Amino acid sequence: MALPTNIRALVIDHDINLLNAIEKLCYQFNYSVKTCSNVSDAFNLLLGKKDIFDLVLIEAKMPDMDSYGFLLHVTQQINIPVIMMCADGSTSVVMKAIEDGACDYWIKPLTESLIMNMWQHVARKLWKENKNLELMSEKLPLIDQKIEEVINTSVKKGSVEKNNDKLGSSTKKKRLKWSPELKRKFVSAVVELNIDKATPKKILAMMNERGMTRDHVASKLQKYRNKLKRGGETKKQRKQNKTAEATTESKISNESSEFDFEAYDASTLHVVPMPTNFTHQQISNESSEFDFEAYDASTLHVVPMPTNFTHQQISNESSEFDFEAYDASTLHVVPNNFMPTNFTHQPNNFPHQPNAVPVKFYQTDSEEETSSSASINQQQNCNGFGTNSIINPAFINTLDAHFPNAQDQNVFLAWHHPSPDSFQ
DNA sequence: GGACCTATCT
DNA sequence: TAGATAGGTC
Repeated sequence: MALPTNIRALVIDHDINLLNAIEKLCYQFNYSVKTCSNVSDAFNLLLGKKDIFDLVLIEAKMPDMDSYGFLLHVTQQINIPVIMMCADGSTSVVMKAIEDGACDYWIKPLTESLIMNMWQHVARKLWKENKNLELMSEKLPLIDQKIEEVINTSVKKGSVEKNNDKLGSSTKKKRLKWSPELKRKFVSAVVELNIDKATPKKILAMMNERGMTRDHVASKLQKYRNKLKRGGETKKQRKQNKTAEATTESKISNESSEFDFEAYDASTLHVVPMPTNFTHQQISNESSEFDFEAYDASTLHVVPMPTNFTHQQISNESSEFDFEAYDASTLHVVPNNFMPTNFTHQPNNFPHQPNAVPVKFYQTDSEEETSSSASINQQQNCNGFGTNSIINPAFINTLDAHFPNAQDQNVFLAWHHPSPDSFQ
């Protein structure tokens, strides 16, 4: 006999919605499942075939045929465990089902845990018969793994909302909470696959996250792609930016940017909208000709900062991405609180560096002292800047001229890590 | 019928 | 807003 790889269930109910819900859950728990909306179809399925199902789940009150007659036939003739289910939980009804051979009686609305533990009836039967040990050994590890997954996701990690949905009354799926760790794994997978080749199924496989489904990943991927298209900006941010542009003198540019990240054209020192294909950026260690590097959103690979982009700014609103950085060696997202010191571009309201002092960014081609509020020495204290940094006084002057209140407004600022005595 | 994508809902 | 869901296409 060929050994099946998991529990095969036959589910019979006139309620199509319930059938669909049970079917989904069965897939989730690695059960193979066949559904029937009437008893006669189920009968035909079973006729002459003894080994195609390990378990039958049937509604006690089916309109087309007597469920109890079916129960007797299946338990006595085919010897498959049968679970009866019904909204009627009166003692007499339950007793009749058990007397007629049902291995269990489920009172509707059903719960996920009932479906999850369905395997136990199969296991009990096999143990009772003390045979098919190979079959058991093959089924049980799979089931155990699935159950562990459910427990891990719904209880241990709290990443899945409490299981309180009742089948038969509501078929709503539980809502998945994307924890920072899940997000990190998601982005890592996307990065590894490349954004243009990353599909929900592949991402799901790479994440190997217990309790997570393709639908979850697909939904997340859609949001993630939308975010990349917008350059990481939220609606609120866009609205705020537009308001700010309209009301303040420090207009960033004529062409109002729809991006979180803005850049300067080095030749004109004018702000230009950041191309959509640049998302996260970081200061390179030293390998690059440029101080700045960016991520190409299409590949999520680090690319040298184009020469005409001298620096960028991250919006001052928190977003999913504002508080994340990429480890340049692995391209993995680094949790906020582990933000490496060589990431200088961070949101203006970055909360994990209470002592950080905002300083202006600038770039130059001489090593002269400048009139800027930050000296070369101070600049060296800015992570990512070194003695080789290029300083362009014209740029600073431009900044000062155009943005006299820059520091107040926290625009065009980076974070200077604490060395307070070196910073006036 | 599954995988994927987009639009829409909650 | 984040996540779920519906519906269309391949």
